[in-house]
Amino acid sequence: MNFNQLELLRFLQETNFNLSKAGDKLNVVQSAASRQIQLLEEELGSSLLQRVGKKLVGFTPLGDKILQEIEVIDLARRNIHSIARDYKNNRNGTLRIATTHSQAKYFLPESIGQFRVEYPQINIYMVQSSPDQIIDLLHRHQAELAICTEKLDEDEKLVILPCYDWHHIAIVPKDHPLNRDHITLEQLAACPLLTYSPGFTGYSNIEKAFHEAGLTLDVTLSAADSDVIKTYVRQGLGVGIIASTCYENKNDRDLAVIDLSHLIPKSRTKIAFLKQLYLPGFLQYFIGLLQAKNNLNT
Amino acid sequence: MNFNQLELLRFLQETNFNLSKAGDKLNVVQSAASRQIQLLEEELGSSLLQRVGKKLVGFTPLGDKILQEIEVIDLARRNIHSIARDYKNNRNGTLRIATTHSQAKYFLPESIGQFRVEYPQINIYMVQSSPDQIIDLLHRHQAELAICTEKLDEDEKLVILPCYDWHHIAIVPKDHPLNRDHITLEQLAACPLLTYSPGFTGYSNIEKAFHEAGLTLDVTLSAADSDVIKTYVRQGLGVGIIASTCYENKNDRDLAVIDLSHLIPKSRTKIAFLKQLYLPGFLQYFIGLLQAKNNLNT
DNA sequence: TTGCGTTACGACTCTCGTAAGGATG
DNA sequence: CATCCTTACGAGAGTCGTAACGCAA
Repeated sequence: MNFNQLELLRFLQETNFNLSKAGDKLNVVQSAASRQIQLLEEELGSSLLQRVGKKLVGFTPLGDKILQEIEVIDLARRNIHSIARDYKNNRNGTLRIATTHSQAKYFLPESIGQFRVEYPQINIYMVQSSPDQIIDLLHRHQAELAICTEKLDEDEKLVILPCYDWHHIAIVPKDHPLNRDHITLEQLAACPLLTYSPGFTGYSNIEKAFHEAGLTLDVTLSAADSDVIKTYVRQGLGVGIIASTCYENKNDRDLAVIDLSHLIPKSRTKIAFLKQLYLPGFLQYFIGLLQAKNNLNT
Repeated sequence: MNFNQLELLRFLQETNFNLSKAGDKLNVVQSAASRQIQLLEEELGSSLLQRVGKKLVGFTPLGDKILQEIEVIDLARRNIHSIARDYKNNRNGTLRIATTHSQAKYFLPESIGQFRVEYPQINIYMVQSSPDQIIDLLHRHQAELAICTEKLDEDEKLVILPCYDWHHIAIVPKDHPLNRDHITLEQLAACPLLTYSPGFTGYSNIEKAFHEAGLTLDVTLSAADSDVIKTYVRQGLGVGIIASTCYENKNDRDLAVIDLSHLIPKSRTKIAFLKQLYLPGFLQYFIGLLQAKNNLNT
């Protein structure tokens, strides 16, 4: 048994059990991959892969169980390299942040700016994705850190830290009739609404508020990011509901802000990473920066 | 990086950083071991071992951190083999039980008898040891299961299950003046006492009972096992305090039993194993047997 | 001198890549 | 006939063991 054999199994799963592609990922040709799988199966005395004819179609139950252990090994191995790099006090490295447009554009820039002052040589990758996929990116080691509002709960393989709380606002053109204080949910529901797609940036809280008030949430236009919503609000399509953090004083002066904190429950954006992941110094520092900005009043 | 290099680090620790002996454990000569260590250090870019001259004397802080990850990898690798063996439904395998004399002789025989009926081909090793060492045996993969009364608490790497509760009894020759019902701790303390060595079989509870009553526990003779204690009680050296489970009706009829359950708190014997350890079918079965015998009334 | 770690070098094992073969849709 | 996996075989990389060396108790 060696690391490559185990990694091959991981790659097989990722490639839908295509031996050529899995081999590619390991930088070996198909035949080499084939033999390594055979050797491993021989060593363990049972087949790990379901075959239909010669084609590989999935894991056997045994293979499935073993894959779980392989993932433990894989993470530990990554950690070893990570620890070694950290101890060399190399201030270079890679920070991959899986997050949504909203966070990437409105919340993170300040923290990342501060971070670059301290660690100018770290390569930062913003991996933008939908909240569903963000968690998957962590599990698949495509990102070290996830910053996200929705879908970040009850994953026992993740550490989840609160980051900051915020509430929703409505945005309308200045001359819109809704532009005044203390509106009600009914008044809001009567307007054509523009907001986030389900699963994004506190959508579930908007839905919950409407549902509990016995109203139907009828969204005229939904989008994954606030900028798209703003654009259509400017075109007069209706009332936009976005995160308060996504309103920019300097650029959005033409839009009026209507507070909705009394209508829609606050949302909490969280930080997540794999529980067993070794956190290099720079990562701990970055997490510290994010949390320092918090306004949590639990 | 490969498994042997990582294992070598583990072996170095076990051999007090003697490269020849560590190499032996891997079945390679010293020079090969030396080179593999160098290759690993080169790959990671830092030294993992403290050297005085050429002699290895310990890990660097980096090496120490990495060793923790290596232990994760090591266990996962054992699990892979263990899972594979389990799935072949090979009813052979090895069950190593780390326990004390008391458990091995008086509690376990029945369970092991039942176990052998179901799994006649499993090799059972009883690894007898002091409670301190028993836990160490688990960590060092010298035993899968520990059965023990003392010292089994608050180890976050262990799963600890209650097994059974029992209380202490006093044993005396039939004609001993203490041989009657409802004795007090003071009466007991006035006699020469023979009981377990500190750390064995509920000793801490005996100590606690005496201490709370303001009495000094003055042990005339202490031993690690009940049989030694019985022997000296028979010679008239004094009053023996042993676990109730260690009194055998058929062999110990010459000794009178004095109940102490009102004087000394009950003791709980527990089962322990490594948290991340894969439990093959036979091991789960054996644990089930042990727990089926329980008399727990929490 | 013995014990321990490192270095040098030839032998061997293991794994790879090329290429050919067989199965499947 | 294109795709995918397996098998055969020679080339090359990697690891090992022997042996010689350096160093310290």
